[in-house]
Amino acid sequence: MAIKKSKFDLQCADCPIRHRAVCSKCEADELALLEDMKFYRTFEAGQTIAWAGDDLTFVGSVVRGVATLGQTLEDGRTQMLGLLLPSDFIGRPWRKTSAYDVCAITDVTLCCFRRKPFEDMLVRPPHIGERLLEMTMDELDAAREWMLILGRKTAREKIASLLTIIAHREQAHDVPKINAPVTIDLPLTREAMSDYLGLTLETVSRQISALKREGIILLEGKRKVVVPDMARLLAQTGSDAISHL
Amino acid sequence: MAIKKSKFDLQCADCPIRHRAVCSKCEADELALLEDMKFYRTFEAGQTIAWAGDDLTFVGSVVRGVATLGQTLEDGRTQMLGLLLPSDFIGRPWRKTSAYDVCAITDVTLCCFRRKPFEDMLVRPPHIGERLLEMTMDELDAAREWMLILGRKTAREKIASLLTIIAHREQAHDVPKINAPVTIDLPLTREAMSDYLGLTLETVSRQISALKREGIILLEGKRKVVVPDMARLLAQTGSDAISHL
DNA sequence: CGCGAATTTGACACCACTCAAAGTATGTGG
DNA sequence: CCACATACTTTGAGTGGTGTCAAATTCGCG
Repeated sequence: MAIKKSKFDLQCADCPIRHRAVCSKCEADELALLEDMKFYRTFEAGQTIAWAGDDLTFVGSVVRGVATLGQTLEDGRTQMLGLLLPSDFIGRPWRKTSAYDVCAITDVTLCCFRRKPFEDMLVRPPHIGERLLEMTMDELDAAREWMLILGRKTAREKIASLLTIIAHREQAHDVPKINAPVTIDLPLTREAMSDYLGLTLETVSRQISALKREGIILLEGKRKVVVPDMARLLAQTGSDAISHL
Repeated sequence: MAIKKSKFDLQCADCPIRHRAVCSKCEADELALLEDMKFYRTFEAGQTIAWAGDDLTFVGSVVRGVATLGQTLEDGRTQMLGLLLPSDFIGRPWRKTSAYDVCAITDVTLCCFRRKPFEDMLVRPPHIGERLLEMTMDELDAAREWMLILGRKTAREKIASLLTIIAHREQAHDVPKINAPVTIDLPLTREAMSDYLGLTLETVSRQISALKREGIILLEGKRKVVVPDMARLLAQTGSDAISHL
């Protein structure tokens, strides 16, 4: 029995999203744990729930209302990356900050869980599920980064972003020297790149030629790219930084 | 001790992706279970591992090589939706068919798990993790559907796709009559729609006006859309069907 | 060396963007 | 209740970026 109740308090059993939200498969014992760690928060239409990069001290479910997940390029172009309807989940376990702008577009009520106890519920064996969850969330972040590229970037920015992403994936375990020349081994044909970026292969070819003409990249054969100055390439991506660096 | 070994057999302890793949957090007992249900398969460069809609009798990890995840529109336009590198996971628990085209772009070795025993490892309590995994995978599917829209569809197709998606989300629990008139309550402004679809708000407005002129939709106020014949709207989406119907 | 595939380059068209202005709701204060 | 302000939407005119179609060139490999 709760000692104090705010006007938004609600027993899980009476919750309108009980059968669809993250708690929908929980049995009585788990539900009791959640009941203890939960609290409600409300936001007015138009309010920002979190900016990208902000600390997000909770995770939780949308109980009522609609919110959006979005990201903004340095010059102000924005792309919506998700629509959060009742029962959808907000936040990511084990990550302290929000990767996205979260905005309430109608009045919104959230059922929030304090991060730490919620995470503790996830780390019990079998660990395979825990790891699969983590990997799926990484995939989701990658897909959303990709959405921003597909929706809002120019052909040149798309090419620069792709080169940057591949460069950093290859160099993941090397010393991260941003001022040293970098060699990128392209595993993709021009056509595969065009498929990746939502362009035609001719446009891909033209943009690569243009970057070469301007000395931002050098080609060694068709499948190797040398970047003499990674900062100059980064300046062509349209983003201040690539998120998963 | 395994009774028979193929040339691809490998002890988990010696596996090159042991520390990054889905099994990376497993302890000895879980690893022993996986060892029992796993088998290796190889694919040559260029081979298709699965077409969208095919039965996929396993889930598993990429051990070696690079594969792509993609989808194709009815007229042949394609969009890549994911790049699968060593340690990445293929397939989705509890789903029998592949939602995407999976292609090997280099020679690929997969460590496959039989679906059923793998799923059984995921369904133990706490169920909150299980449900969160399921929801995250739904989000990932939605993000990838969105990627196809952003990367390869025209403005008109984007609008038609958005209306279709919202219509079916709203009617999720109603009778799925495809021939009856449908009313869609748009929760989004023109600007929000443009953010969603990677368009400008002017283009959104023009396309909606065009669809109205042609009688494919009717407007009731600015925020309500009536679709007299859903089949005609579907014909404008560029897809044979919207996947999550 | 010679073939086929991949890539580059060119010319042109068109879709979607930009800038601008007019029209339409919605709500506020007099 | 009306006048006005504000936000949203629609429409127009003109431009530019990217797609389309076509041809030339280079690369990779037997």
